[in-house]
Amino acid sequence: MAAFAPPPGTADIFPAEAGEWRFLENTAAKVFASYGYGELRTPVFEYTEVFQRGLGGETEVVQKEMYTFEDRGGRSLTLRPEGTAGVMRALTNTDVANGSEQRVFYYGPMFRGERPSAGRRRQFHQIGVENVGRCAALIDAECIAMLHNFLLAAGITGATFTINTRGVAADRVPAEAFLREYFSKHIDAMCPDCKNRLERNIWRILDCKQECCQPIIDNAPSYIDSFSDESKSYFAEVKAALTRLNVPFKVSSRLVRGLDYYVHTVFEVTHPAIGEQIAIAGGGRYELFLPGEKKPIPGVGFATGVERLLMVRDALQAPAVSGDRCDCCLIGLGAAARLENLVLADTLRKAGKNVALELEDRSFKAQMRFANRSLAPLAVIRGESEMEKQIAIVKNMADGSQIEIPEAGLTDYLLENI
RNA sequence: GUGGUUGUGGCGCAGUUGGUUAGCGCGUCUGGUUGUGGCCCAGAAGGUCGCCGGUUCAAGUCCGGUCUACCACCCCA
Repeated sequence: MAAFAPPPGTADIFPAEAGEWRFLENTAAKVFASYGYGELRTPVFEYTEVFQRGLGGETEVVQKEMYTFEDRGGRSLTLRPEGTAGVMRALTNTDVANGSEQRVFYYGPMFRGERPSAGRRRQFHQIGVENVGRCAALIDAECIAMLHNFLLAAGITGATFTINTRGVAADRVPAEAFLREYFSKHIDAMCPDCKNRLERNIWRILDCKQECCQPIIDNAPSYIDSFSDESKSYFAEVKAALTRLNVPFKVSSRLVRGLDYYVHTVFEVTHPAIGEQIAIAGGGRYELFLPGEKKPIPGVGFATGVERLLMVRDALQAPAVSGDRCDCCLIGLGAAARLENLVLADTLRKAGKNVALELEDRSFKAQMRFANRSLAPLAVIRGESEMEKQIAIVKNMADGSQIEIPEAGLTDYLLENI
């Protein structure tokens, strides 16, 4: 049993559950299409440098969570830990660098060598979008509104949207100095992680969850005041547009996010049903460096965690997605009847009907049980005597009534009645 | 990666201070109805008690290790 379990942090998704997954994919594709987004499928592995340069060598993800290996040609490849870098790599093959706009979404597995826990897998799945090639506050707002609409369409109500601005790269140098000056004065009272962050990545202090650090962070002066006027008005425009679009949001200067490529707008979505520490979606505006490109490429996008969305749907007791129901179940006694049933099933299936039938030699009772479990409204019964008389019995499984149908008209009868 | 909890047929569980053939419910299969499902009844199949080692006359029960899963942290979707 243990020997046949999937590797740590991975899971088999069985049919009963996979219907929910498909529902989310289909919903996403439909909503995103209404905003002009088309699907882009990229490889699940890329050259390692795509992520190293794209995400920034300092990020935790790049430093210790990537599944990196060497292929037979000695190339260093990495299983994608997120979707944006690969999408951007693919889009460099378009004229996006010349200012054309690309709107794409993607869906698929991502890989991170983390310790599994609630809502965290080593292979997990994201549905994400990227709007690439343009930089405008209204695009950011549209993107966030699209996420909002997707969640509603996916049956997820009551999500909390938190937004913030990271300014532009030039804003961050003075802001970092500003923060460093403040936190250095209080660092003795802060947690060991924050002592580290003071040197390594001062922004991460802002989302520290340790008790002892809270009052100090809360009282920190607003670094956003030190941002350029341009950054501040960009952010103001995003907020105004979201308000007009009726997307409820709150602003938190403590939202910084972990990937280095973000600029301007960043956002995260959580849901009270599963707790604030698990983000169901996150994203923002970015400038991404890619191998072979001199200039960073601008874009805005987000990713949602499928497993996490399902956790929320579960917690909300969202109505189950109806599976593909069986239209008709064929019951056959004897080799000749079974073969005829297989042929009939083939015809019905080509006509788009869902048909269940037992092809092994099993007892009548067993086949009736099977028909019952299949939830098919109709059962077609053929045994030796029916074969001889060239008829079939069609049984209504709900009330138990049954009628005889001549074999010649059976297919038409079924096509009309199921 | 660090910490806590965990592990018994497909699923959910019981198993008393170590004691002899490891049980129960659900599910599956077969039969009760030589060809009529759901309800009921009877029977059957299915387990090296996660794995390795140790203590003991004796280990599912105790000890050590290991792996897995769950949860928290780091971080992120």
